[in-house]
Amino acid sequence: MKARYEARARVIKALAHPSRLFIVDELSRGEKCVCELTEKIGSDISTVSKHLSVLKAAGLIQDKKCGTQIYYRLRKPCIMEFFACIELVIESTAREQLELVELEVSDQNKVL
Amino acid sequence: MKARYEARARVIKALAHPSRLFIVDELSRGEKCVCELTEKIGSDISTVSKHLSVLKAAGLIQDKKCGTQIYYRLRKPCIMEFFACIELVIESTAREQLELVELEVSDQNKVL
DNA sequence: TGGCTATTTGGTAATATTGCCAACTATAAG
DNA sequence: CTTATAGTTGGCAATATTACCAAATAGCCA
Repeated sequence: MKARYEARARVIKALAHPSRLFIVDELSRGEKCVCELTEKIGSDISTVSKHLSVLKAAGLIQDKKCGTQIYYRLRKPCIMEFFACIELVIESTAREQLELVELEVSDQNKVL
Repeated sequence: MKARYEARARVIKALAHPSRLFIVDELSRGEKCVCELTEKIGSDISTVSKHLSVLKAAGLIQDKKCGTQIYYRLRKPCIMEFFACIELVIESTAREQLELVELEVSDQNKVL
């Protein structure tokens, strides 16, 4: 049973980086080569290449050689549905924090 | 735009650990206190407490004090749907690896 | 109050991740 | 063959994560 959580963690860890999330988002709209992604991300090409290899090792993307270029694409587009839930978490957390701040302010007003 | 990917990465990073995935799975079946989770996980209670604080900071879980115990629960159960897709990625990757190995074996048989 | 249980926090050593540079491989074109 | 382009790999320093122990905090009960 523990092995299952480790396997899941490996895949999720591969997603847990802003550049890699950007890559996944880009690939969800069609395949792209390393140079295209590198230009959009703005990091060194070797950095982008390593991010791609992390995603590939996790089974999230696959590549296809085309002459001198290598095109990557998403292997399971269902990943994208997940981001809607992540956004929900982010939004509701932000809303809650706001309420906490507002509560503090109104408490302070009572004291004054 | 970059900030959005960073925010997503923070939440996903909070999920990217076997023990924390286990915790999320447990909490999906109802709230649990730290001691219950600690017993199931088998790590030091301080370790479990820190995992819980990571999940809480990410907005994934929330706590409720009940006497001397603290009960945690999932804030957005939609997270669970995501794991089905992760399992799909894991399974299809495993299947692909198997095919690769089988291919290698049959190639070797041709050579012999 | 003092002790008991549940939990968090601080400190720290081991380990993992990240990003860049430089060097390397592979393919295409002249 | 030489050069240029696309991409990967090795190495390394900076940074982050992890897990444990020890100490602190909080609520309950005698």
